[in-house]
Amino acid sequence: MGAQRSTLKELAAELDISVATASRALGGYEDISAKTRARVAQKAREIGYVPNSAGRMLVSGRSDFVGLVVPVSGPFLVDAFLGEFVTGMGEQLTEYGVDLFLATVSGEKTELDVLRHVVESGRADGMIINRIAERDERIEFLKSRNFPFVAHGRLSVEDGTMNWLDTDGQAAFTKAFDMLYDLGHRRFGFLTIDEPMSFKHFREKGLEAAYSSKSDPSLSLVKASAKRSNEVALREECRKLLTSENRPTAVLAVIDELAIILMQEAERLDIAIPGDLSVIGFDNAPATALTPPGLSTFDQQIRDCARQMTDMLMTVIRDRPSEQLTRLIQPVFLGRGSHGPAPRKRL
Amino acid sequence: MGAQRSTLKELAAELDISVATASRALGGYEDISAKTRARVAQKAREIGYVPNSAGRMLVSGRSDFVGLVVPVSGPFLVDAFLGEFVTGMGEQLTEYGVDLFLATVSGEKTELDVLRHVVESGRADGMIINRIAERDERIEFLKSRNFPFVAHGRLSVEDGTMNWLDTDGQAAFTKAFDMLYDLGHRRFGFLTIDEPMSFKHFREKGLEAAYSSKSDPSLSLVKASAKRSNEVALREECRKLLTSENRPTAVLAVIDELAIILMQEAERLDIAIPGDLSVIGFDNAPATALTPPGLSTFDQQIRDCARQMTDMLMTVIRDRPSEQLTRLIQPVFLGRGSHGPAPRKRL
DNA sequence: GTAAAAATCTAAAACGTTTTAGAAATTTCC
DNA sequence: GGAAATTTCTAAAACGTTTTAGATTTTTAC
Repeated sequence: MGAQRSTLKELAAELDISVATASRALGGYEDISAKTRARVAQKAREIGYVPNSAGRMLVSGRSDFVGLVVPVSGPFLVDAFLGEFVTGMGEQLTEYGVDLFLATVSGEKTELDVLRHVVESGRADGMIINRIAERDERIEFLKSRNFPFVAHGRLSVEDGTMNWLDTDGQAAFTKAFDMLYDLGHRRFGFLTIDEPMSFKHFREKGLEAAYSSKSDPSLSLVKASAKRSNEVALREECRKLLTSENRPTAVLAVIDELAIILMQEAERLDIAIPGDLSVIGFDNAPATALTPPGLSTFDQQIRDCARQMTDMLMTVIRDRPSEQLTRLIQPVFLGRGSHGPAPRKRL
Repeated sequence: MGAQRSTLKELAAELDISVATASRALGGYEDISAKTRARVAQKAREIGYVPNSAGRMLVSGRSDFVGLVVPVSGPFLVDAFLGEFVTGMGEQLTEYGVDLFLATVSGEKTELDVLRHVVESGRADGMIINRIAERDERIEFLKSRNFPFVAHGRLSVEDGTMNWLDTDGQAAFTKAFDMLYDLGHRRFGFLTIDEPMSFKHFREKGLEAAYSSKSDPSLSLVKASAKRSNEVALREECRKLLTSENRPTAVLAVIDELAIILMQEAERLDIAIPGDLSVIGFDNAPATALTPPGLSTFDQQIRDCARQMTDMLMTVIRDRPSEQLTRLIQPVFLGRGSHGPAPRKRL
């Protein structure tokens, strides 16, 4: 290893005191005189003493790491928000003097294998999990182990026992629908994915709530969906939507990725955005600003969410609160160029 | 904490053997009979025994973590390749049974503070550092502590004592220049940053080597640069380049970011790409594919680099090789729409 | 059947820390 | 000046593992 690291024993020996005294002095305990505390602190600085984390961990039972399990990723797809997320977590974790254990899923391992490792190795005191599925085995597992965690996203059926932070996709989609309605749109499309992620549930719910609240006979809503992982099918669905009789003049996409594919297909079909078609997405993915004319979408405020989740997690770890912790974050609408007034004349 | 974790002592007690035997059995030592080894393994599985990592760490002196210090990031800028990089590292680390300690820089802390923490806490056995500067204090520090590390990038002046993996920007820029030359371009521009990063040195060197190798009197090369962090200045430089007398017909940008700004400014000035101007960048940043007509660039193969660096790092940690480890990776050219034949007539 | 060799197991120490229970030193009180 | 109270310090145990040096058991060789 590097230069020999100094130990508490050495530090104590230098000052001719016991290790217990040295330990308690550094711990700031009142039963060590202020003078001794100062001497110890001084000497510690002098010899560059840093407590060995293994020794500390062994006796305290804590690791002072928290885990983040990076969502499964195929050979090409990596979560676009990972950077933002870990930055937010990192920022907040420094406040607590806790480090980040980043566990990735790869090879033969399933996400649950990785989770199990983090929990069972004792190398983390708690963790954050992302991308909650409608029925999520990770949650069952963590609960069964009574392992502190906070979920980014909640279950479609709230069970009141899980700590979560979620973006209010429901409110956002209600808002988006109303906005488009006010712009004169009456024929709506909704583009979603087939995967059982819980967020799509809420977003659809928000849209439907807004839709049903209007009693307008001219109103229509058509849904299209495909597997997110199946780009061919997604494009096909988009084309179908865009070439259908009475095709929608406004489409809401459950995630930006779908909105962008729709915009690309619209361009191929010579459908002008926002002239002939308005599109609104969700996520503020990096590509949204760059795809002309710029996708109107909702920003998830990922970094801030990550910070808040970190606070929640540390509370769970340290205080073991008996009540459930939850937070609903309002996403911020970013009006770019992809939405506008409904086309005047019948297409 | 979660369910009480079982210890080696318990495991041994269950089988009525000593902890030493249990430990050595699980370690696969030959001086424990095959029969006993099997019994121990069986029982371990049965009671879900997982070695406590603190105990192990304390006695072995290893943490079985490696660190990655995430490059400094302002409030908006996060390394676009972080996701790819950690995915690659994670994939390879599972091969070694080692975990990833992700250390981020934030708040008051400097990058060196973070490095110091990772090294001195003993919470990592080695680390990878990114974005090497021309003179990099992190390297001095790690060397002075004799702490195992591999750098992503090398120093402009090779000193033969540091382990590194780098993308061969020099070869790439020579290749790019030659390609454009063969397409008829004679008036070249080079767009670079003022920050003292080592990669820009090599890329410029590659360009200059190619440039000087031609003895063509009509050849010209003009350079422009600004601080990467100063977008206003960057745009200004681009405009100057594009509106100069005898402006270049081909511009090489040291990083995609600059190329994209150039393309945006070109569009404003009604300079057609690739008709009037060819642009080639470097990095294959996410935005490159989306900025029409698509930026021709070099892909760094980040994930694969990360994997290779992980292998190198593990070698350094475990074998402490006396010779320097180095690897030069050839980036892959991605011809998209931003480059083409030189315009025929004088502009 | 016994001595030597080989195979198998184990007690104890070590890693570096924190905490507990109590010892030693100092101060206070009358 | 001595007992009591308070302040200050410390020895020892504990956390869970691996390794070392050696003990015990089994096998081999004659």
